[in-house]
Amino acid sequence: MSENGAAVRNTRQRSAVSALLGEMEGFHSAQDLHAMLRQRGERVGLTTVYRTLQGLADAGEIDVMRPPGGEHLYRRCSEGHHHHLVCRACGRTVEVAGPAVESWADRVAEQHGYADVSHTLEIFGTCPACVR
Amino acid sequence: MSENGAAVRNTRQRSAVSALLGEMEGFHSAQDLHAMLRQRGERVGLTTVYRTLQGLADAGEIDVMRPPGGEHLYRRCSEGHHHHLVCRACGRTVEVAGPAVESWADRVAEQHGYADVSHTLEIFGTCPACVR
DNA sequence: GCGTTTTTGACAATCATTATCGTTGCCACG
DNA sequence: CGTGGCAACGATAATGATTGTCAAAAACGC
Repeated sequence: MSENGAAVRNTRQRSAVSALLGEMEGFHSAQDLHAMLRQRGERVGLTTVYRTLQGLADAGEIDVMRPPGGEHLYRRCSEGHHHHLVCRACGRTVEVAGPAVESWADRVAEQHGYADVSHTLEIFGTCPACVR
Repeated sequence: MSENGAAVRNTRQRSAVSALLGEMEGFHSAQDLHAMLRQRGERVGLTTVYRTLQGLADAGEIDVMRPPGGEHLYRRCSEGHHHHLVCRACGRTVEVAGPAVESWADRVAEQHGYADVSHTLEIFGTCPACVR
């Protein structure tokens, strides 16, 4: 029996995924990460990669982005809340913080009586290198 | 020869989809809309519904939202740029405008040299009726 | 070490969206 | 008014990422 159900175990696969994310720059899809782990010789199932990523996302350790195109992209981000400026062409990403936006969103939501507020914001553009 | 390549033809199906969206409140998935058209006796293919919605979205006549859950939701919105405050529980939606956010996003993007800027913003919360 | 419980992982299932491709109907021009 | 080109249509198949399943393996507490 026991009382708490939060028994998160420390497994080789979980470490591998987490470590890989630590070294990567930019966003990668679950399938990308799975392929990379395979190349390194890590034996990890695709299912596990998905589960691990979801777990990390729930724990707030990584960010998830759903670009128009279907695939979910994951990335280890600096902690705290922030948003992303993504290049349409090359995918280059810049983290941006917008305290003003945060408070604006909260304020608007509360004005309408909405509670437990969260939001998603992505900015898309063409980066300097790709403009030419 | 010719001047504009916008040879958009005026078809029964396009009108039907557009008209239906005009009467609907809130967001609906492509498959929803297709089912409703069928119920009305309109004979429209699912493929065409998707194509038409994409066309309308490109033309800026409707809004697309990609909620966590996979389905794309479409809605005829008041013209102009705005965002949505969506209830997690019941889906009730409020349109909100945030000029400050718009300009902030543009400014941030330009500071980083990004051109041709757009953005997506959704606010999620629990509406008053669902809080209890 | 031992038993319990979580986690893993191969595979199948799901399901929205997209591609295909022959057919249909709109539109413009003769 | 008739005709031809060309885009739109639509049924079906294909795609492809994500989720469910469940027996086997591994971790943790003792």
